[in-house]
Amino acid sequence: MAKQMTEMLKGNLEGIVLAILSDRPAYGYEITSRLREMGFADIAEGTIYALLIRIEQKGLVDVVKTPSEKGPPRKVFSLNLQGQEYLKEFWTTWNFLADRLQQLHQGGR
Amino acid sequence: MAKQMTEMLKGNLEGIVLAILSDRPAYGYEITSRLREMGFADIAEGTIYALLIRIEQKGLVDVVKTPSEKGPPRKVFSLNLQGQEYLKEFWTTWNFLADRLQQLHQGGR
DNA sequence: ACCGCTACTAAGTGTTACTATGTAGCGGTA
DNA sequence: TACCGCTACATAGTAACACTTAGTAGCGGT
Repeated sequence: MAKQMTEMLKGNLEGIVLAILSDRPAYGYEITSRLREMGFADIAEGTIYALLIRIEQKGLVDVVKTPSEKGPPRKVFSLNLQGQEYLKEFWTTWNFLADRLQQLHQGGR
Repeated sequence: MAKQMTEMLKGNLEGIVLAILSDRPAYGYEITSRLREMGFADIAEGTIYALLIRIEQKGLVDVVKTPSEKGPPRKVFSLNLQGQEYLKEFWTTWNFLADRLQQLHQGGR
C-alpha cells in the first residue's frame, strides 16, 4: 500500500471500523470485505483482526460467537454504549482536523 | 493531548507542515507557533523538530541557516520540487480518505 | 484427495508523535 | 551584575498503530 495511506490510516482506521459497526453488527471477515468495497483495497486482514481485539479489550464492542455456514464460527462485534461515546469523540476530533486541513488546502498556493 | 488526536495526527502532521511551508518558507519555532494559532495547541516543540529533520533527510525541503535578532540562528526550511510532488500526493491521499469518511459519517446511523 | 473460499490468530517490524530534558543567545530589570 | 523570560534548536527513550508473514481450521466442489 502507499506509505502515505498507511500512516494516514493510523488513528482513523479504528474510527472507520467503529463507524461500520454503528451501522450494524459485523464480524472480522465481513468488515474486511466491506472495506475493500469502499476502496481500501490493500488493508491487510491481519490488521483488522488485531484492531478488533484492541477495541474489544477497550470495551467498545460486545462480542457474540455464532456458527457459520461456510467456515469456522464467526465473532460478531456490535458497538455498545461506550463504543458509541467513543465514536462520537472520534467524529469530533476528525471534524476538527478536517476543518484545519481544508483551510490549509484552500489557502495553499 | 487527547489520545485520539495524537493518533490521528500520525501521517497528517507531516503533510500539514509541508502545506505550511508551501505557503512560504519558515523555521521550526515559527511553524510551532503557527500550528498553535491554528488551534493545535498541544503539539510539542520537539515533535516539530524531529519531523523537520525527517523531511530534510527525505529531501523534501531545502535548508538555509540565517541569523536571528533574538536567539540562536534559525534553520529556515523551504519546500523544493520533490517536496511539492510529495505534498500533491499527500492531498490526493487525504482527499480519498476524507471522501470515504464523509460517506461513513453521513450514512452512519 | 485436493483446492479455494471462509474465518480467525499471533509473532515480529517500522513509522510516528509523545514526554522530558538539555543547550544556548538575547533583552530587560531589580 | 545576576537573573528571568523568550527565542531557537536538539535528542534519548516510550507508546500506539498498521504492516508483513505465517499459521490453524471448517466447508463445498471437482
